[in-house]
Amino acid sequence: MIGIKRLAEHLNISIGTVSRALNGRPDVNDETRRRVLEAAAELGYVANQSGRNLRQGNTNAVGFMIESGADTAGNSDNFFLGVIDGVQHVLARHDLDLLVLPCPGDENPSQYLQRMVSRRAVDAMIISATHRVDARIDLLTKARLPFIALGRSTSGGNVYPWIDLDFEGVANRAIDRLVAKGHRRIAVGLPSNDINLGFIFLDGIKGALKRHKIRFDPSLIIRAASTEQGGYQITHEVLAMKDPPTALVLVYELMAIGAYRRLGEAGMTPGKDFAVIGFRESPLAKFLQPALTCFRMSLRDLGIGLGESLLAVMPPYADTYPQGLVNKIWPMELVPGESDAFTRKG
Amino acid sequence: MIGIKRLAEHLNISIGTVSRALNGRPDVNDETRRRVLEAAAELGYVANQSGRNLRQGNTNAVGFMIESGADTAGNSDNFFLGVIDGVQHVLARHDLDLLVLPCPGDENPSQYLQRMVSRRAVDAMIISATHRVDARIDLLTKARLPFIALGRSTSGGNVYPWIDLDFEGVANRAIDRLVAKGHRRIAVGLPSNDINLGFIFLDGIKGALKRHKIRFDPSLIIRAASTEQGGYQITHEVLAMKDPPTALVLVYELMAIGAYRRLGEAGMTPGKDFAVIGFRESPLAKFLQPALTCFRMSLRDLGIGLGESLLAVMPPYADTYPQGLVNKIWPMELVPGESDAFTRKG
DNA sequence: CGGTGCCCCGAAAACGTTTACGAGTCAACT
DNA sequence: AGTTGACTCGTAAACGTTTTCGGGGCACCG
Repeated sequence: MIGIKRLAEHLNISIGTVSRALNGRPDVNDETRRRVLEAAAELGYVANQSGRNLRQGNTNAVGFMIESGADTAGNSDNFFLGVIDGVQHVLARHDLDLLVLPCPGDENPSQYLQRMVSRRAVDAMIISATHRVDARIDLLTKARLPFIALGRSTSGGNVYPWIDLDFEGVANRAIDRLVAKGHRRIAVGLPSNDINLGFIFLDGIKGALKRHKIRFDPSLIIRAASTEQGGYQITHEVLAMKDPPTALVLVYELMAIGAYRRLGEAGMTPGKDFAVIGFRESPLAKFLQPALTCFRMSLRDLGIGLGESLLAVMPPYADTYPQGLVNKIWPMELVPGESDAFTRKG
Repeated sequence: MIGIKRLAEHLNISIGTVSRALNGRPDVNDETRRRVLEAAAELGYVANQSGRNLRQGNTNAVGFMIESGADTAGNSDNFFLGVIDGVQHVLARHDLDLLVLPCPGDENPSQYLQRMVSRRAVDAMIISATHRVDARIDLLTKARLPFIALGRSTSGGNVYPWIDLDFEGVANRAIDRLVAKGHRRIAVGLPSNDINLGFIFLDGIKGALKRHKIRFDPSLIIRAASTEQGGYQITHEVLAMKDPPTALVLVYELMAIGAYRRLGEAGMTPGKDFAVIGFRESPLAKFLQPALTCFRMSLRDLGIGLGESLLAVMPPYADTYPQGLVNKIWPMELVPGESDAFTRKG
């Protein structure tokens, strides 16, 4: 309620001096600064963000765009909450606030982003769930707004700042593991939309198969919604094949839950009659019986990485953060379970 | 990049007229308005939010505070994403944007909220996961910021605007169902923190037991984290009792997953040797085997209700929304499953 | 005693927008 | 013809802050 004006006249000081005192400028007497800070705390003064934004043209806030259409998430626990926690941990060091901008399910993501960007409500953006071609990347580069993407894309000539999970590594280790156990026909469950991780993951699979000199069979690639339902459906299709595979690799842990369910209905046990490897370890995946073989990472650390990489491309902070963080493949650690214990006799 | 000034001189018109034309004021010629809108679209003009905020003292945005410390969520799917979708649907009708404000796990929620409020970054707030005594409610009323809470609280004299789930109804129907099947010793799993829904749910349980003339046994009330792990632990304690109950009611669906797991380890089957009733139906709960008896609601509708009730207490919109929505118990629909099919011989 | 430099502060402009006020035009009515 | 009113628009103030500029002290040095 109280502004810098009232604070100034309460102290019999000009507003300029008050502003300088509050912002830690050097050219103000120590005693004066002490009085100002004391009075500010006493009267509960806090700077009006709009006035500050208008004057200095920035907002001290960064946006994190997510999509509130829940289906696209595909994560069993609150993936974003974990990541956000890490991002905030970094931003807090510089008094930057994080605003989550949820794109409504019925709105075009690029248009929504455009609106948010042109409103100048944030100094930088984090976008996630990048698609194979993603207009948001061109939009942000054109607007010259610092940003970082969680996920690669073919847009922007792949020269924009991003961090992405190690889908190739996961695909390779999953295939290696299955091949070592004698599997040759391995199905892969991918998301049905054009989110880029599906393509990257598939490339990783193809590379691994070629390395093992196994012919790639496109009919073993099955796409479905990145949900339990999707995993159920994928498994259903797999089991109905004339020449069914003996193993299944899934790119979302939610899919694994559906897969377990469908296998159970068929009287099969994961890791006994059929091998399943999931993607990300999550509290829920941990409760699958038998334990799901999957891959682990720290959501919070990922958030910290995102935050630091973002700061590295924001002019006011760029010098304190190494530029090397701007592009990064985020490693994931294998968590061996029982779901792929099945050794194919062959 | 382009401001109203440039737009005005490009049209040889005063900036006042441009502003009036853009804001739909009546005192501007139709032809002039057409030209302004056309030029604005062509040059990609969009109002600087900071300038507008500063002038008219509001932000055309409402905040939704959540806690990014993931543990408190207790929901298996992305609960908030569903609710947010509904809220946005309502707000969009009035050109209001929604900002999600995630309180960092290591920061005091009230202090965080205080910061956000005094920055005047939002015109109104939605808070969730209210605690039994919740300083945020007093804070918001004192700041005279319109708000609505998802959840009741004893703070604020219970005269603040809220919407809350029908925990009493759920508790009563759960107990009714179990008693009708002959159960007399019924355990209840509650969250271990002081989130208010735990207390309300417990009151509902007590009332229902009294109605059935069953003595309330405090040792059957078990508190744990609102996670799968918590449900596992609760079930573990229940099974270890000297005089174990025959049924368990849980206030989070995530707990049910842990309960199933622990029962399985004990060689027991839900709905056969032991009755389990969960709380909210979710995509994941649907995949439990046997089907979990739980309660259903539409997250999106809840969000719509929240949004409308919020608008009802925001001065600029209060007239278009009925005041009756301001306090509301949100109904939930019973979804019968097999997890409580077990009829106790008694 | 004049010049120089430093420390601290006040005055005022500027950010982009909205809006109160008044003025100009023109038609219509008395 | 004078008055009224409707319609349209330009002028300028205001929102709260930051920041540039310059000036008044004061000490120090020549």
